[in-house]
Amino acid sequence: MTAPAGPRARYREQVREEIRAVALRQLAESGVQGIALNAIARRIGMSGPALYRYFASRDELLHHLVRSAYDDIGRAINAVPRQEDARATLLALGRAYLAWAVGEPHRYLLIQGPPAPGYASPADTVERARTAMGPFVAVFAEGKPTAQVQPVADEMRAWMRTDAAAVEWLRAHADVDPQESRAAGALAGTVLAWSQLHGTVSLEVTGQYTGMGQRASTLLDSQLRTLADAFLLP
Amino acid sequence: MTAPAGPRARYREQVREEIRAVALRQLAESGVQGIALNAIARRIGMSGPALYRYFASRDELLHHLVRSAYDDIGRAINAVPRQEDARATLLALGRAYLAWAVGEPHRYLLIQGPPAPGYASPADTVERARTAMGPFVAVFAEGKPTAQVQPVADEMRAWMRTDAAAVEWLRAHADVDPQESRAAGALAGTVLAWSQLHGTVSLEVTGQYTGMGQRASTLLDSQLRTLADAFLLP
DNA sequence: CAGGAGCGTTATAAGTTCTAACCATGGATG
DNA sequence: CATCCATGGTTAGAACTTATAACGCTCCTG
Repeated sequence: MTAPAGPRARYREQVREEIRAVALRQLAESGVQGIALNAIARRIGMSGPALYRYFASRDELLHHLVRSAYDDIGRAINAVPRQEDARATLLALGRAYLAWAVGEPHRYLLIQGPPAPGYASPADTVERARTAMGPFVAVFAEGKPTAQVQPVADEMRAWMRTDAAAVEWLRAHADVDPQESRAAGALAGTVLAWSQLHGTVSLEVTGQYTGMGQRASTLLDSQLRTLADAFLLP
Repeated sequence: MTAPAGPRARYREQVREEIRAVALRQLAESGVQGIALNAIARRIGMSGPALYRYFASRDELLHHLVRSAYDDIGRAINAVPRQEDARATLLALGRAYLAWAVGEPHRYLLIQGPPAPGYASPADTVERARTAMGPFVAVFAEGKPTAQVQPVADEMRAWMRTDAAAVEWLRAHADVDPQESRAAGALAGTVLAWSQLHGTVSLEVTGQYTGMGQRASTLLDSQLRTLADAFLLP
């Protein structure tokens, strides 16, 4: 899967990797702004247009960085071990999400919206985002939605009826019959959790909490706990 | 307040206004990318560097747009009439927030993070964001926090002790003694609501819900209702 | 061991923001 | 009222950006 053949292709992949690495360093140091082909090329030691042998355009390079960011945060989330009960697991997952974002704020910013000016999110990022959130589906499959969140669950049930991708998402992470109420609840909980996570983490990363002595982790814990209650998690 | 004096200043203000308007149109049509001084100038009918007579830099122009966006969404929120009870008011406020963002997605994106590549959010945006969220403070002042959200309220209490801005924020929108438990609760609820609003609205605006048949308003209602419960709102 | 694919180079085009130098108009002032 | 200079517009140009074109060298491949 990784190495097809030939020293040519091998070298090519090495250079691509180096470009990605340098781009990431530039991103960390100078923001998205810093991902300039000239700057990257200079830092690598070759001049300008050579990069176009490896990436068709700056946007394609950004696209790769976005994908890698999704993969990375997905890995971080999936690496969280199951706790004793679903509540604890939910908290652990949320903290892992937050920790990753705080650890690599620039990369989270790359994800969090339209990263670069004219950059249009490629379609596959949506899918990547969903697989990254997979473990949440498993957690919420262990509970049942209360009346409070029933409308959301209803929409998810409708979604499963009309879109095979929904069922696929569910089955990939939890072993439940799409007909059961737990099924719709699992998806509903995940979407709600995703939204809350994104909200607090995004405000944290963009520095909106600075000066108000508010720890994002406190907010997150509180939110996830109420969410756990809304889904009757053990 | 608006017109100081002189036809000179009058004309100047007109041109500045026209620039802002054209910039907004460009933003809507071509994204942040489209806010290029050349393009704007061309569209106005003057050539290039003339704009620098009116805005010191592109960043300053962006800064103005960000401020106006904050002011606008703040106006939209503050225009929401009080409903019969706090719960209903909270829902109405949330829907107003969502409606504004959906109506002007590009402008919301301008707010939602670091809009342009190297653009550093000016300090006053934080303050503007807070005043925009003011009505929420008033709403949550009508309830008391449950144990669920107590940790958040505790942090807010600590914040009020160390930062006069916190108390000022509270007093500007609700008539409560900072010592009361309702005080910390009001701020805690507002921050929680802000985080949730931003989360769902942001995911909606960036199109993450597309294809999953999920209406952001359903999510929002659900979240705000649970939040109302967590603060024992009538 | 040819031959050419792949890679790196420079030159160049078309953008961007922003500064500099210059000039005309017209409001403010003696 | 006549002057003056602040204000606002112009073009030129510098320092960037992304991206393409045309040109060789090298070294893998058949």
